[in-house]
Amino acid sequence: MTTAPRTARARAREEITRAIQQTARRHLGEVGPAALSLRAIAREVGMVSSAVYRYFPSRDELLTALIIESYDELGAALETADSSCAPQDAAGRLGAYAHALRRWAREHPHEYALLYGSPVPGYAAPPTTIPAALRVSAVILRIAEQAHRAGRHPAAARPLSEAETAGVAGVRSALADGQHVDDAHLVRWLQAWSLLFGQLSLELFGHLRGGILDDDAHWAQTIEQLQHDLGLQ
Amino acid sequence: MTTAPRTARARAREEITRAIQQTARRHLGEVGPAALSLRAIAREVGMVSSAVYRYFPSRDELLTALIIESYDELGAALETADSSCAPQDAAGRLGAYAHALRRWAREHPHEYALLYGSPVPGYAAPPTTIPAALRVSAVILRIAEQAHRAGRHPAAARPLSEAETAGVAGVRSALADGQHVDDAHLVRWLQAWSLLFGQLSLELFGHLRGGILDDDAHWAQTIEQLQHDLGLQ
DNA sequence: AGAAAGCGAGAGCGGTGCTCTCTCTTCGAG
DNA sequence: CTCGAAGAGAGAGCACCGCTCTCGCTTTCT
Repeated sequence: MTTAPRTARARAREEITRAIQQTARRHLGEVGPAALSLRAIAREVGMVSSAVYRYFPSRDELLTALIIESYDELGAALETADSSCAPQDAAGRLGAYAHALRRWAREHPHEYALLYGSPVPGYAAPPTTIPAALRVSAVILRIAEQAHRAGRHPAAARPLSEAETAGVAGVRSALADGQHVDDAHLVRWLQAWSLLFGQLSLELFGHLRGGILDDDAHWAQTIEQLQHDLGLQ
Repeated sequence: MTTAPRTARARAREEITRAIQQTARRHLGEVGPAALSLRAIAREVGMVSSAVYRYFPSRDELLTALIIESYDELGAALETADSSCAPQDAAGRLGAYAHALRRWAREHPHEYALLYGSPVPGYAAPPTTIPAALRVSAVILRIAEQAHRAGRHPAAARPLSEAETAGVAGVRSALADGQHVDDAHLVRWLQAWSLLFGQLSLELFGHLRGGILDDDAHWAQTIEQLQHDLGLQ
């Protein structure tokens, strides 16, 4: 684990790579993923466009780096929010999660769109992004685990079909070691998660405009509803 | 209301406009909105790119036409599904709505992404698209109205905050004339709608991959849960 | 010290949206 | 019926894009 690069060249490479990614990140936040131009980034960093290819083999690779960075940033924000609550306060933690999620998304709409909006045209997210993406869902899974451990169970969870019981195995195996959440409850938590992202996307992408006049109130209302549906208060 | 165009020129214009839009629609389905190329469309229609500008003043205008067309197609699919159920069968109608929505989205992923994914870069959907977009939500609102009329009310709907009561006015006013749904119930229906779009987007955009192994079962499970939460069965 | 690898610049390819000009056709009013 | 206006297509061109390739120069490794 050599933290300091050996040669001057390696040191320069790290620095320039960072500069490119940093500039790219700024552009991403300003113009969005689809309009992100490698040439414009190169121009700002102060080199010719072809030189950038020494650092990122393609625009998509650069995009991948930005995706991972964004996932990590969002994940960190969620973790911070979560850990600011008492571990037993599942309702508070869910609220903090939802609040932090929406806050980050509204502060970084382009990044949110990159992560959870439609995929960019020819781009397929490589497996490298998966761990970073899981960080976001891991936080809410831990809240679900804690709530389950504390005997706080979703109300009116419908019994699962056989296929659904089998299908939810992927999520089940993502639980922390030694943790268990009833499948039917897990599915309700998943639906809560889907609702959060769904409502947030509808809001950010403008589909609630005209219908919902107070997005803050609507979000708070949904959190409150979820806290009850999940049996947290 | 002249259905037949007067002159040969007007007739040709209509026909060519239709041909361009039709080809654009095909391309949209194949390569997605961001990769949609006006030049490629022109090439296939058999004219030079600059000529297309006689018919659509910009690529965005063409995109707008495609958005409206897609909304209309989705709306029609939902209406057809809805009307294939007995009007009193609110649970069946909700199921049909959800089923048709997912079916259409999976058959037209690029169109779905165009409508409900992240907005394309510099593009802002003009107000022209709003009526078409409302067609999609109108269908489920009618189901909510009918359910409410029949005394089928969502279970455990949380009381609304003052702000939320005021904020939901936009949706309230979208109800059909003479119809009424309690605000708190309306919000639950809205959340159901958000959940449907949220879960569908997560599925289509690949965020459930690895976690949910059987998307069909998961969708069916969510529908069943919603039917109960909304008090439909 | 010399070979090898890394790196930046520049030119270039094929693509994009869009504009402008030129020519030809069609239309409608006198 | 004529003639000017308007509509339509083609082509060239502008500024941009992602990406490739070559050519020198520098750093590194052997």
